[in-house]
Amino acid sequence: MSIDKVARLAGVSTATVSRVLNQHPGVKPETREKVLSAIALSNYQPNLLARQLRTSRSRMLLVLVPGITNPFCSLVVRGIEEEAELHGYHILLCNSESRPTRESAYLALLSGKVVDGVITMDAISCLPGLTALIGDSPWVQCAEGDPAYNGSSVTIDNRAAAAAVVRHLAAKGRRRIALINTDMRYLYSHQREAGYRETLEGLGLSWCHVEYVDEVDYNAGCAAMTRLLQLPQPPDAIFAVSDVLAGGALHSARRAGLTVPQDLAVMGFDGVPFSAVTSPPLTTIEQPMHQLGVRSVQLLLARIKNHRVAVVHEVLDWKLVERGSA
Amino acid sequence: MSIDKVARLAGVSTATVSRVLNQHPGVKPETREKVLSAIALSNYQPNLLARQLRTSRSRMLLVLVPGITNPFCSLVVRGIEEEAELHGYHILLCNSESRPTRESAYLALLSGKVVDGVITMDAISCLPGLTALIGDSPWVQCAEGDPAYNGSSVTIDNRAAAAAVVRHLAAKGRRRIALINTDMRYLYSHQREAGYRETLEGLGLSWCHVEYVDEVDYNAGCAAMTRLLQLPQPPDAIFAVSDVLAGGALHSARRAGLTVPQDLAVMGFDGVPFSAVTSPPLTTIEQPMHQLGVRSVQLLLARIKNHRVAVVHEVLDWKLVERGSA
DNA sequence: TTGTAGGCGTTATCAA
DNA sequence: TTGATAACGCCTACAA
Repeated sequence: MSIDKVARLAGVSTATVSRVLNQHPGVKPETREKVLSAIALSNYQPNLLARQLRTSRSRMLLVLVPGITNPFCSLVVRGIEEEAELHGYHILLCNSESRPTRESAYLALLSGKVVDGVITMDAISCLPGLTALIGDSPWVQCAEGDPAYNGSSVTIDNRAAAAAVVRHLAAKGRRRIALINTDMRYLYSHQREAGYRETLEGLGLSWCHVEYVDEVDYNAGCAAMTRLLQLPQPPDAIFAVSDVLAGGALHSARRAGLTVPQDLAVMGFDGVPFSAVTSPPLTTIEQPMHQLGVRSVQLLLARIKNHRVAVVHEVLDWKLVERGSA
Repeated sequence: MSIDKVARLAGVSTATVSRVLNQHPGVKPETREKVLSAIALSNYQPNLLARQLRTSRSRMLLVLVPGITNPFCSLVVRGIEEEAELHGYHILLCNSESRPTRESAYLALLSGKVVDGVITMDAISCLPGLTALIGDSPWVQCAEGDPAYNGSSVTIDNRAAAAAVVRHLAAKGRRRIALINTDMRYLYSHQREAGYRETLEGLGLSWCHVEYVDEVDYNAGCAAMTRLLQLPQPPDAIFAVSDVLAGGALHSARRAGLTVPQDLAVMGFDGVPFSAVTSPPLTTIEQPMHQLGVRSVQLLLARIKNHRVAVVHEVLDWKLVERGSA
């Protein structure tokens, strides 16, 4: 069912049908009706590919996510979807698993005009080829803003938030605050660690230990905690750069016979709604996940609509939320 | 950069460039080289929209998922992605949140030729309009196979698996086995409940209680368990239709002072890798999530390639995995 | 082995 | 207010 079959059926030209389809003004109500009923009659569905080709706009956004199972990511994605839907855009979600081959396969859709722009949540810094693939297509880095690249970004101030965590723990009397961090491919890892280290120093706390993990999941948190407990002088507080990691750490600590928060304070980072991930309550930095998604879309659309709009690095607020364990 | 600019640059015709692009045989190696270097030189990126329009195949698959945060879903999606990638297909993931408006928005891409087929993981039965939108486009129902519709399906035998759960619990000496089920919009809810009820009856166990939840998450499991514990005669075993629910139930039970599995046996369903969701080990039905995804894609592609291939309802094996709590 | 030209289904520019 | 018609960028008979 193409547009000219409908045109024939309605006894008008394709141009008129198109005008009705796109609600262009200047169509006599009467013919409009004719067309509309012809459409209904023929069960016509416009071919979006053709439309997109012609208008060179697909109204689709590519979203590259490192891991769909990470609740932080899925919450951001929800924000993205909602805002996109609001503007009549569709989402092409790519769960890259940080695999460059898959990412580049999806990015080909960018240069191939299948999508109008891209939002990445991955650590772009360690994927050298990809930025070339993106070129100067509309691009927003979400929750990971590296000003070295020509994508806009929306993040929180990781450094300040990490500092707040350390200060909060120190204020509770903690003296040996350990950091559980992800490997350093992410920019936020650097930033949070910087905040951690400089605040420790500023407070005159000399005990300092960073334990790295290479997966961001519950198990990794467990394992990291176990290693920390074997230190000659174990920590009396944990700051994990993700709630899932913190959950795992909590688990291990309890298994080892520690009482939380008496023996050990544990703080996370993300603000993922809690019970879905791990049962015990946990004090954490709450990132505005939904808003991260929403703003990403807004920035991206602005750039899509007007390429000459400036690249902007937006910083959203975070909140330290006390959920009763640190 | 269109194909004819490249052609001009290489001093050949567009047809030749196209042939090189698509690795068609019968191009002199020499001209092939010319074209290749012209492509490299001009930084040419084929316009996929145009190609898709011309070949009327987009190599994109739509995947409708009720909730991206559900680990069962994300694991199936991983299988889907992997198999799709293997065949050079891309995934358009729609997190419907069971919202019909969003689903229909995405399904418009089907009739609009933007995707070649669709895999649904949602309860299609309660979304009347949608099946009309799908029409007779290639369609596979994943983990939810309703033969009333013209989509192929790949599932497990929910009834038999539920029966196995009940028999397993009964064999351990449990006499008051409660079922925590989701609301009945899903076909699998019906099937699992049927298996539960008929096995109870077959075994001559008269105690029978179904507790319904309307969300499939940890909290819902907690709440359901709490309600169950208030029964005049509380259960001595729980069968939850999802691992997340079981995790929540376990949590509530422990909070209420019960020891698992001495006081209460708990069984889940799904086989979601465990630690990511909830800490205690749990006996469960393991669904072949990855395989569910893989087979869905295979069935779908078969149908895309040849529309006259029969609709098939495939049933995969499940496994009862004992993880030490029931 | 290569080139010419028509068409995929739209939208948009002109004329009428 | 409407209708021809030329693109959009590609693939593919068919012809050379």
